[in-house]
Amino acid sequence: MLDVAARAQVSGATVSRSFTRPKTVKPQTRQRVMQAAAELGYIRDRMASGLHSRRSGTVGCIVPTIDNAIFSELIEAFAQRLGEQERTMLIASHDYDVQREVGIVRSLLERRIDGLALIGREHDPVALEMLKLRDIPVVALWCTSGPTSIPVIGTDNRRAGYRITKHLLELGHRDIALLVPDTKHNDRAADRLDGIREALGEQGLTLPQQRLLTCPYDSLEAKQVALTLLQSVTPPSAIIGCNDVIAHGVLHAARKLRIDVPENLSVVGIGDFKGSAAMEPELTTMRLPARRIGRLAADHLCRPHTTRNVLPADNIIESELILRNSTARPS
Amino acid sequence: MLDVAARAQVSGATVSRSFTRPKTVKPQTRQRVMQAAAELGYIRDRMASGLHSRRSGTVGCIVPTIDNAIFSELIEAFAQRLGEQERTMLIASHDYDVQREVGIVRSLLERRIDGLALIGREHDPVALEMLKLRDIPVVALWCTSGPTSIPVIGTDNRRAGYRITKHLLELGHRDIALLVPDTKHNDRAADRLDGIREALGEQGLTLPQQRLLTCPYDSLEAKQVALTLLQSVTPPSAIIGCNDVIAHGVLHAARKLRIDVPENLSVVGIGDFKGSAAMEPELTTMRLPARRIGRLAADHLCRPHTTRNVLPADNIIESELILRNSTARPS
DNA sequence: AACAAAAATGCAAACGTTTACATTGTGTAG
DNA sequence: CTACACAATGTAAACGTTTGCATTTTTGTT
Repeated sequence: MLDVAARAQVSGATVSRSFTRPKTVKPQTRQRVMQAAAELGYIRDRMASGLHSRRSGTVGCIVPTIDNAIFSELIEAFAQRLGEQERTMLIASHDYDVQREVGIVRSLLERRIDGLALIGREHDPVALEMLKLRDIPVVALWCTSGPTSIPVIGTDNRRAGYRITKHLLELGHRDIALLVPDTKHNDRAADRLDGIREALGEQGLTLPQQRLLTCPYDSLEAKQVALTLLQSVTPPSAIIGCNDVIAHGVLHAARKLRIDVPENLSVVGIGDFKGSAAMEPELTTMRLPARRIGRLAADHLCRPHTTRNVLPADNIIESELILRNSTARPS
Repeated sequence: MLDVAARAQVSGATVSRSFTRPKTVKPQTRQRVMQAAAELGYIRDRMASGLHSRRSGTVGCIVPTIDNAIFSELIEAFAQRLGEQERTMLIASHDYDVQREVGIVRSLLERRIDGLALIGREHDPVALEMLKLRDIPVVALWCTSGPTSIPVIGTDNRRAGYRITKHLLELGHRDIALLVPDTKHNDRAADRLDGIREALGEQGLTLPQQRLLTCPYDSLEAKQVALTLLQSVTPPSAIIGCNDVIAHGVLHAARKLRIDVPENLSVVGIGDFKGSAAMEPELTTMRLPARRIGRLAADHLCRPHTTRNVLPADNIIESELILRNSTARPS
């Protein structure tokens, strides 16, 4: 920086200001500084700048997994929006192992993240405490708010589950099976299940044990589970995959058994992931506002400290029923 | 840090050493330091430490896109392995727009990355120069080495293309169509295409214009392209998707047209992404060593500076032909 | 032309570590 | 018991910026 200062015949302070608060330096001077910087190939050192200014220009993001269609759209949108605001994303995944979360938070804190995005509302209290202590803004994504006081930007999973079930019920389905992951540490899945149960309940239906199948977010495993289910003596007339990846597996299973969808089986998912529209039959599903959530989260975490605690009014975004052709009246 | 030092009754230097080079401090003292650190909830500041030590503990990764099955496995493995070595990943994507690469590199350099992983061998020379100037180790992934002198950890795409084509030829296919993305800024796709052409050539076959279809890495668009192709008066007996996402689209198109795969059409992909094994029919494809590449790349970039320029002997990893049931002899 | 107010710049002290180098402690061989 | 090597610790000077405050320059007013 001092080299640049010398070449532009100004002090170091002016160089610094030219980058951090351009309007405080005379245009003509700034121009000279920029010129000198370009000539010397100067790249400012955010570590040094962060050391004094207390902001690293880096924002953390912890997701259960990167290697899965579920969060990739969200992550991409989040990262891109951060980039537009001169920030970069530090990402880490814990593979649904909540234990690892506190270690990850610690490691992110060492890097002095300016903010942190988390998936879901349930998190290790120790981690949350470390963040609060250092006054790092946190936002929980992809869910509605819960007991913890973390601000939330997401969608109502309960309602998504409710609406997709309603769709099936309105078509006349009465025997519906669910493929749902372990809801133990997954509030999103738990909410969806609640919503599904509610819709069922309104029709006086309950969910018998054998209609609630546990299945991880993996299309191959979903296919196996669906295969068994569909080959049982009394297969259901409709299947809800707790997310699209599961629904894809179900569709493949049906195809394998030569069961026509939607004629003899209706299948729905939740998420509207990339690829769901390409399926054959095309998957009817709930579209979740992944990109929107990612962008809003980035904007929120980049906001100046003062307005940090006021959430955008539209922090819970509606999901959308996408009717395609994997559902029909039961035969 | 000084608070910790005071509480442990040592100097700041000893606290620092307890973290950075534990063996240089007496176990008993170290124990005292760690205890004090724990009690105070001390988290060391990597920005400050990096300022003096010149290492940030952060490694960059630039991919064309995050939101796509293609690189997610690689990214996940890379990030995880970095985490095991006390490092974190700074990731950015440019959406196949090579223009943006230099800006991204610049932004990563500001964050003082200790190393950088890039996809493919072709990159903006300006960006490469900035990296070399600052002596940042770079590694090109997913490809074989090319004109630039960047070390490479990857797989032979040409050979992958060659072998999957060979498989089709050995089954007796002579009329093979290709769905390939724009190879302009995609050396991986270009290599695969070369390999495919080579295999074809060995059989005295050439690739007529109308058998080479351009198609982005998107299953929906691939489905459309395949739909047109399969409805033409002379559909091919086999289709190669330049990667699995494309092949998925082709499979869906075939299903839509009630064309039986593999009886009346063989379909293959390259990649063996998540989900390819779940397809119905299960997709025959080349398995690319994504996780292995990710791990090796992380290890390479974490290595001490001295050994930095010697690549692991096995830097080019063989892809593997995965025979499933989307291929058969032509009818 | 003189003066005040505002804008632009410079000075220098932080920011929280790391690491030569200096100093003190500890064990071992003569 | 001394001398010596080596291990453990302390001291203080970096590392490359930012920013409060002081100083200089510019602008606007009368």
